[in-house]
Amino acid sequence: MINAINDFEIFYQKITSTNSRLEKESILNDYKNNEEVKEVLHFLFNPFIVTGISKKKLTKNVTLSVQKCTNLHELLAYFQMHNTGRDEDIAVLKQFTAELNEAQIDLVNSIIKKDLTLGANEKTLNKVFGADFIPAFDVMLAEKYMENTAFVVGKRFIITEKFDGVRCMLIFNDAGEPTFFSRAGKSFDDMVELSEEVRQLDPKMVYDGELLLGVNQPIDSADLYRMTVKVTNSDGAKTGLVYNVFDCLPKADLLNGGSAIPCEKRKTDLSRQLKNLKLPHVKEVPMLYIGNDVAKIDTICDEYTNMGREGIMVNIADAPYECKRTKNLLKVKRFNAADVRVLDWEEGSGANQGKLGAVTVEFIAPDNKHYTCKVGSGFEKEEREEFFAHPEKIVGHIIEIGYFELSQNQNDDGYSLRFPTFKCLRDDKDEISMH
DNA sequence: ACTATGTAGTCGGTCTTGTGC
DNA sequence: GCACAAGACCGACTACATAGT
Repeated sequence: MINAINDFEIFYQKITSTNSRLEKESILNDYKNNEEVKEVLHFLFNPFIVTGISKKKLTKNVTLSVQKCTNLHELLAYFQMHNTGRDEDIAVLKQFTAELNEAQIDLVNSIIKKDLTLGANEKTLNKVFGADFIPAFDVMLAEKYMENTAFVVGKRFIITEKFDGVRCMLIFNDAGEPTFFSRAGKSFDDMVELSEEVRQLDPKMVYDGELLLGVNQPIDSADLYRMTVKVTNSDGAKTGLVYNVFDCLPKADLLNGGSAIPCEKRKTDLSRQLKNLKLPHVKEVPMLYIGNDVAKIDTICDEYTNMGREGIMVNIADAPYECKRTKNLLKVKRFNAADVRVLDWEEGSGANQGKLGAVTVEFIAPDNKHYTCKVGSGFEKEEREEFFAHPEKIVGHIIEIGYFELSQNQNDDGYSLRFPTFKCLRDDKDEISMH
């Protein structure tokens, strides 16, 4: 029973003993034929395996059960069958680890929590063990325009609206049956109107776009996003969704990792096809501008931001479809800044253990009332260490933060902030404000 | 020697679902 | 019925090793 754990423990010590990525690859290569270690790695990094156990569940006191798993393999199998986080399942885990030493308990718990860090991930594992070791699903993602303005100069580009919805890729199987996939590769099922309508599309192509709830009257982009996620992330029949398609490419190309067909041709062909079909729930994301006048980027972005839209996308016209984050696709959104007061702080986890994780801040909303939210992104390592050692250097102080927009949830009429990030201390100020 | 790119690992809000009281 | 935890969706960000020039 202990053998597989010992084996994995030795592997874990080896892989975490170096920071070199090349060395990690070579260590993984040594384990190419070790099916027991590979089984654990597959369990850890396959996103389709969830266990229902994370941080808090493990702190629960449960009465131990009868022994259900006598080895690691059985334990992993158990949690693939029972993944809803019942007390009974916690008990099975605690029973299993009862006889292990402390280091092994931590290791097994981290495996079940799926938060073990190796400095190697799905990408490196697939590089060493083969592309289908961990199921991967990669779509084209955008870099930020503001950090790459020079990249666009002199190039022909296409501007489209950035939709604040849920990313969705449509793929037909060999029998011509459509499946809608999320950005993470999970399928959206029961797409009532859409799965019928898309049968009129070309099953040899895959379509890439954004799901948004269809609404009759204009609605605030943040509200529309929430309403959309409500539908896409719920079980059961999904109705009222509009598929806003911005790209398409041959399925064969996607399976090969991308398409050399230039963006402008892909979009033009797509536009022609959708205009002919006139499907009520499948719509083209229109091209707002084609050319090389970079001044258009700011003016069109402002125009759409002022209409309450999320922003715009800049597509390099002759660029291929790439299944990764790329400068050939750039997003332009306007962020806001605020001066807020730090009320409290908390320790981080993982690499941030013994460092600052996040601060709770107070901000002033348009109704002139004060609300709080947490800010945990944007700190440098040194800042996390400094503020952890000396919380008084940030608690009570004014900090400047960035945020995308005010947000509201369905349970109360308060406000929070979407995508809050730390910018800097503002000890020159003593008042909170939004600007 | 320097920059760009790729990979890994933190952090946020809001929603649904399953569990247990 | 309610509160809580986990797991989705949207991301934001920094750190570091290595590839590229």
